[in-house]
Amino acid sequence: MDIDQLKTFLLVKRVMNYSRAAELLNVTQPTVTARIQNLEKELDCRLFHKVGRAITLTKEGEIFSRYAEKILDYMHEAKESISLLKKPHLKIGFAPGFSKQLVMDVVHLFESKSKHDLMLTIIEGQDSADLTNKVLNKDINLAFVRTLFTHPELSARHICDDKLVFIIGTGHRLANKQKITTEDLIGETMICFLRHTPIWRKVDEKLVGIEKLKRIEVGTLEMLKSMVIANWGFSIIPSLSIETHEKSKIHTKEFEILDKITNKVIALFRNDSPNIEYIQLFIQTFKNLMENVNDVVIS
DNA sequence: TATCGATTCGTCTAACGGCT
DNA sequence: AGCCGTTAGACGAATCGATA
Repeated sequence: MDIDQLKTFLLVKRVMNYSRAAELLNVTQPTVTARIQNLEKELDCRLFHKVGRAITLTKEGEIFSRYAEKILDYMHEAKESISLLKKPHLKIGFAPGFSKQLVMDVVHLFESKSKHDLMLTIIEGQDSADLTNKVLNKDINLAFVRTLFTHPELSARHICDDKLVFIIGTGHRLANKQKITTEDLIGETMICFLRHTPIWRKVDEKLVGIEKLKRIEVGTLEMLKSMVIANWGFSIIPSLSIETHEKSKIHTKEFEILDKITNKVIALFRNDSPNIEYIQLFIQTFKNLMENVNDVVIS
């Protein structure tokens, strides 16, 4: 059984005419006959009924056609996968909390360093656990996460520390305070995102005991920042998640409890990952970029 | 490992038979 | 008679196995 036979069978099924199928396949009609006969021999059944000049599909032919289509689909998929191997493809996932500008900057820098014709796919994962699974399942080659879930098949590299920052809108009553204390937050509203993650649990632990602290949980970081900008309340987010254009609308404040919470950026990839040289180059590019960003912040 | 002959497979043309 | 599918025989390319 070969691909030509399957294609011929499906084409005959479509046009219900051997001669027409031969014409479309650019072979002679006996060739079509031979291909169908060989298939019938292989399957030990008739695929077409002949009623006078007309042909109809048998029950066996109907069943087989479903498998023939699947086989051709798989073949197509396999060819695509192999062609992607020839043209290297790097799929990278970022955990929520990296500004779009930062992602674009690192991609831009990487592309300028990468000499080869490389296809890049960038996705945003739900959280670090989701991205770790995606790396394990080979859905992506590289992930930038904030929580490390160790696994014998995975390698991790520390990229940088991404400080958590207290943020507030410019019109909020706390906007003019230089330092924030837990007493300042009595009766305030905190906008939260991804409260199930270990980082947020650590933040919540530090805020236990604050009276009348209200919490609003939102589904996206964009929503969170919009609400902060609209002075709905304060929030605590990784500093790398703030876009450059948002910095005029969002005040960041010193909040001592945040100094005790470490928030790392970690690169995660499979030990047996193909394109390992591109993965390492991307990691190094990200590290270099972060060193420069930190320089700017320190100065 | 390279070469050569035998075998197999796929396709072709031409001829044939069945059906409308 | 014309259309359509099947069969027979021929040919070339690919494959296999033996040998140097």
